[in-house]
Amino acid sequence: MDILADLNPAQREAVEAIEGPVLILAGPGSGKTRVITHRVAYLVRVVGVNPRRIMAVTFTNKAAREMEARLNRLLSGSVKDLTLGTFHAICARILRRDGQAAGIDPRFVIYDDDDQISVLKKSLQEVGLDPKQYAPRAIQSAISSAKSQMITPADYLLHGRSYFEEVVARVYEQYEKRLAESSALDFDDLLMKTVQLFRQHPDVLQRYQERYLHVQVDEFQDTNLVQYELVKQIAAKYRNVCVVGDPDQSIYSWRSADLRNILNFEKDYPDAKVVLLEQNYRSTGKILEAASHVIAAARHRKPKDLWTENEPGQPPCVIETYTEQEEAQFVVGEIDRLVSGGEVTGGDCAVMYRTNAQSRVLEEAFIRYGMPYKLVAGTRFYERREVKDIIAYLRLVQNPYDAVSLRRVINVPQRGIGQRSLDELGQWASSRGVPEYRALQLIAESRDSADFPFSPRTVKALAGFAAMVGDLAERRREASMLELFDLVVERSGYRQYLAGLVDGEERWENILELRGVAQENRDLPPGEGLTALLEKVALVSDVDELEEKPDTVTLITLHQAKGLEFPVVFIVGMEDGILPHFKSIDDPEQLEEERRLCYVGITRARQRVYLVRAFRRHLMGSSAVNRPSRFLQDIPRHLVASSSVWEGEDSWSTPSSVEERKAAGGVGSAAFKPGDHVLHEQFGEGVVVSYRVVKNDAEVVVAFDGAGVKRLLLSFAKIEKV
DNA sequence: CGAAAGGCTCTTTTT
DNA sequence: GAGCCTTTCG
Repeated sequence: MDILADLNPAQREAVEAIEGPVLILAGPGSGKTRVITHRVAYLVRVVGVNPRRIMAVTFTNKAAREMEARLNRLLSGSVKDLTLGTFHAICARILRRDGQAAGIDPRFVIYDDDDQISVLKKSLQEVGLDPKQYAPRAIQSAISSAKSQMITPADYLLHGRSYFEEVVARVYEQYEKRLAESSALDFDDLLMKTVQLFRQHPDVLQRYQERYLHVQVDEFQDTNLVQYELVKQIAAKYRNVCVVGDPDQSIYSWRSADLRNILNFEKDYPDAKVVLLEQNYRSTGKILEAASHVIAAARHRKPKDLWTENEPGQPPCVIETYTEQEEAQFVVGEIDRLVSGGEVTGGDCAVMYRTNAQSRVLEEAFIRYGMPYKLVAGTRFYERREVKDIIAYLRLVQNPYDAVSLRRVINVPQRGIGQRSLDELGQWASSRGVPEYRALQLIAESRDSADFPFSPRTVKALAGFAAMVGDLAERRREASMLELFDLVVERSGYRQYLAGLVDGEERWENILELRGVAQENRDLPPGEGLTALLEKVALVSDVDELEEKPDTVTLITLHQAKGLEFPVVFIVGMEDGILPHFKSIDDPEQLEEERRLCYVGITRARQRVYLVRAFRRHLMGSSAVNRPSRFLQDIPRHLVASSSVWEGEDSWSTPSSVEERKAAGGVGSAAFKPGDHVLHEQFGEGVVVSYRVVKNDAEVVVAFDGAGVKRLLLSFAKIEKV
């Protein structure tokens, strides 16, 4: 099989450019996944590179799995030696192996968001601040952003400007202490500590540099500075680094993704070869055109011309409904119509939304209709209480110093250790400067209960818990994964505890399901299986769990939809305040990101797109009237089929508020309608794309025959109707 | 100490 | 509207 066959010239160029730095700018649907897998296959099969010497970073575990599957087909052989996975997973592996040099306990546990919050709350108290006054979430995000730029607490203290930043600096420092004490790393640590390890230990770095002859990174537009640094470090020796991305699809800046990475790439690697993939194989012509208009209206953007040989297809549909219930009803009804027309199956359809909260009404409609669906964030299996509890026990077995897990399960099932005792324990431990687990051990070892601020009964309970954890941790080294699992469930008393609960049976099922996941690691040596299980559990994402079911409609956030494609896509909540989200509307940068998000959504579609909005919608209890999304107005009218489900007539792009009607009146006869032909003294002839009232003026977007699409203010622009 | 009830806040996106 | 926290009572 010829690896280069069925690739277009640009794709082929991207695959064959194996020497030196390469930047592939790949528009949506341009065969990016093909290119990156074929590139690896080419390296192995044609160039003869040992898979061991290739690192391929993907954005999700799912993408990694898919790539592995494709490679298996292309190479009809083992690609096991390839380093393939997300940044986080790859870094966890590196730290587990080599982190000790930088003082990292190889038995570290990974703290997720919730764990972080609980450490932060505690840290806030410890530095004498009130968690109610300083939102732990805000501090978490500040710390995460700091870590993404490799800013340490000490740096932060130096550079802190505002009072809030000073607060963050103090909490950050304490937070780091607590993490260290628990032998825990948060998500950002996985990346940052790896970079630090490499900086402090050139010998370790060198081993990785020697090994990785080729480094490849997907979704490069969504990498942050640490990730960039990491790639730079590892690829420094051979400089065979290939990054693939699309600035127009950058939607994770809130997670510290930094578009400068793409821009700096050409600066850091002046000899970089740049390949543009502009032919779209995914969407029909009209969908692509509509999407292009949405993104073309972005303010800061390198223009890029996407084109396709696909059929023009059906125009995107813009639909208005009265409420979000009707919106959901429309979606379900329309899917039903398409499916019974034999055109598509339910599995071909996806419903995308800006916020998770929007999924509920949709779910209700699907349930009422009896139409099967899957909610991507809905499984959230690892977030169920009982599952988290057992994981907490397992984490303690891995690492008894994990204070968050200790606190979580010390009294589940109840052991008579209440809040008061826990507070005392915390204080006693920190007064002695020891981790809480160590404190428990000391309490257990001591004969004289008068040394502690606890009742004899509490002392007994605490000591009992410490003994149990200690015993289980002892077994880690020799017991198999499943033995360990069963031991935990028994010894903790969790099984009996569930047996006594009304919904105990259902929860027990979940434990068994978790046991099934653990079973996948049963062939690993003792200890390693547990480590692998915990790592997997910590680093899965919701999309990773997305499975293909032929008749089930996918309900998914726009963010999660990145990288996926569906024949039929519904984007709901096309309203100002939802998409773009109201939190982003005032900040031009964030607004641009919302636009890109919209673009990502539309470009997921192969055959059909529906852009749906509700006139009235419940938000936080009360009901609000929202205007149509401003992004709708960037799509030329002639490209869409629009209809209003609730009035029989569409009011799209007509001014809706009183002020606007007034303003529109003020502009008077100069008003333009989409579709009007106009003449501009400089740009020549064109067609009005949209007309929108802004403050005391109006903004007209015109597609000129020669000069392209321009955005003009009516008061300045010299245009007239022809 | 634990369960139940009431009151509070805040709502974006997630590896 | 929900989840989280606090309060209250047993």
